[in-house]
Amino acid sequence: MNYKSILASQLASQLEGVTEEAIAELIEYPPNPQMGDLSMPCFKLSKQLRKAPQAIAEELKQQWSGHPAIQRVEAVSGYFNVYLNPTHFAASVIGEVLERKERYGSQNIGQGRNIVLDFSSPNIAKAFHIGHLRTTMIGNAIYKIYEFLGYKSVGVNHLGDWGTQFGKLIVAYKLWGNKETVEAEGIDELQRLYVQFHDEADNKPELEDEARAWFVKLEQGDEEATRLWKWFVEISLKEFQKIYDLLGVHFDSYAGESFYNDKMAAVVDELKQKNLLEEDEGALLVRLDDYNMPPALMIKKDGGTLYHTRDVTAAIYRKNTYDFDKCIYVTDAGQSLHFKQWFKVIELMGYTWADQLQHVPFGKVSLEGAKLSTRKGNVVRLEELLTQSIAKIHDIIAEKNPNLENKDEVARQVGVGAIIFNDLSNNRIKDIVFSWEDALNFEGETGPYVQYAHARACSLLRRANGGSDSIEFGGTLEQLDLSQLEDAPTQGLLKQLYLFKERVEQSMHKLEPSIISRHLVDMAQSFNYFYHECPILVDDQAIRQARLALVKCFQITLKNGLALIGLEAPEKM
RNA sequence: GUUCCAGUAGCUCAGCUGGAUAGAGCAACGGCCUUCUAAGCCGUCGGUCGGGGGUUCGAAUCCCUCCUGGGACGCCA
Repeated sequence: MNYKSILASQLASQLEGVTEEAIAELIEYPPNPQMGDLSMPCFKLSKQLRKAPQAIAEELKQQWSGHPAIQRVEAVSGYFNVYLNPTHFAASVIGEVLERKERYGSQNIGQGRNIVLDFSSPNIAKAFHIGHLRTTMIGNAIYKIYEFLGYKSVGVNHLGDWGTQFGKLIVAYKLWGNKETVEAEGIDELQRLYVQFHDEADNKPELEDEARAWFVKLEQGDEEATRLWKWFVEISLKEFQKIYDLLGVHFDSYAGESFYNDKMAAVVDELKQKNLLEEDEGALLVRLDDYNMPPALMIKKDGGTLYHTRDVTAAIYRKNTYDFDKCIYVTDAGQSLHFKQWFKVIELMGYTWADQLQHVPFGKVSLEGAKLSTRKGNVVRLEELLTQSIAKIHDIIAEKNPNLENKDEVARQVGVGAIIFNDLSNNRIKDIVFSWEDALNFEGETGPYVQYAHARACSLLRRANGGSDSIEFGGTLEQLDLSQLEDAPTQGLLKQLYLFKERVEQSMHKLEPSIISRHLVDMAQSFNYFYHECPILVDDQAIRQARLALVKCFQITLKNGLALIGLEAPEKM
């Protein structure tokens, strides 16, 4: 049931020359319940109707013919305020949630169209640190939100698996490394070798030449170079996979930079054919002066390709492979210009789908003021953060709920959830200064707070089911006496459940998972208030069943929302 | 220098396609467990919405300008 549409269509019939769509645009949710559940400010209509806003609101009220969903209407200083029929509202929300269950809040906006999402994309042979968390979790949330709204998401992990650093790594490994240590210590050892290379190369510049030579060998398909490179990739992926499993993140493709090696020449030819390339100081570039941007460098003076080349190639490949409706890149905001540039190149190449490419930027993560730097050891490894978070949750469980079964499982769900939620609770564009204290603070607007509300709801449902493990709700809408749900705390909770659908849609349009995170907090707050004010497991069966139904609806909706941002919903904690 | 982004309570942030008294959380202080999980709830304290102009019936929100902080700006990604 969409109350905005109901109101808009009713008002459109009362207002001459004003369309239903125009009215729907005006309708808003008043800041507090005393002003009603829906409201239409009449100020903008004032000019067109050549009447004072107060008069318009008053006339609307006088001519109001009534609607079963609406209890009463008021005209207050230019606002037309609408008070919904609380029982009707409860029936509508509870009916829809109970019917749609894990699909509540979903819609078929996408109609099966494809969305390609490029996110996470860590570099091979480098530690997965907290700087990678944002792209990974924002990308994952957007992936799930699109799926929920009827699209087919394709998650692409565009691995940093190519480049001159592999020449260095091969040299370092052959000089100082050995198979056993790399097998045992994985990325840590590879990173150590890489750092050692740079230290030694300061005194022995010939090492750089060797590294270049090895990278050329790799590019030419040399057997040994390829074997080592593949091994480094494999070792790294194994470690990344452990983190992805912990975070619950899945990719449909791991086609990284190396995947496009043999595909770029054709694109460069195409650029030449379309007369877009210009030579400058030995390099080939696309001039973008007309668009107020610096040129996009496509070929270095040594003939090598650049990331513009690779991104353009990858976009064309993806369009051909997935026929995407949109291709979204989740990277830090520092790369905004780069994306603007090569999106323009795609457009200049004549591809009409250039406007389907979209960069989703996010703010940078720094460490107590200092910039994250692998070389300086100024990083927090994600695995360590997750481990510490889980350990702290373990302590809290030992203190608050020592008899909980499968503590390990719950500690993992809540510990990981806390980190993810924290990462997704602010607007993505905001910069984040990482601090252990903030990251491991689980009070207030946090993942554990939301999960705790879910566990409480589950507890009520279990008790209602005679203390079994079932959190099902047996009743049907027809059996419920919904007039029991008219009080303010209850209506407040219903309203939050109703808004969930709009919030999900909004988060897709703005590519902003934090809209969902914040709404989950709102829902949990409303639930806690309701829980405190309205005893649920009472003797009066009419009240008990009606409230239990609402608890079930809250549990379903909250779980759906948590899933969208990548959090699990433990039933006990 | 050019350009992009941010600036809201002591701290971290919502609100920004203009609407009714600017909202949360943290911190501080004070209450609430003989009743459904106190990882919770309620209350108090706290704001020239960076400054100044402008548009408007109405501006935290839109425009201009200045200040502060950060990023990007041809051969890394």
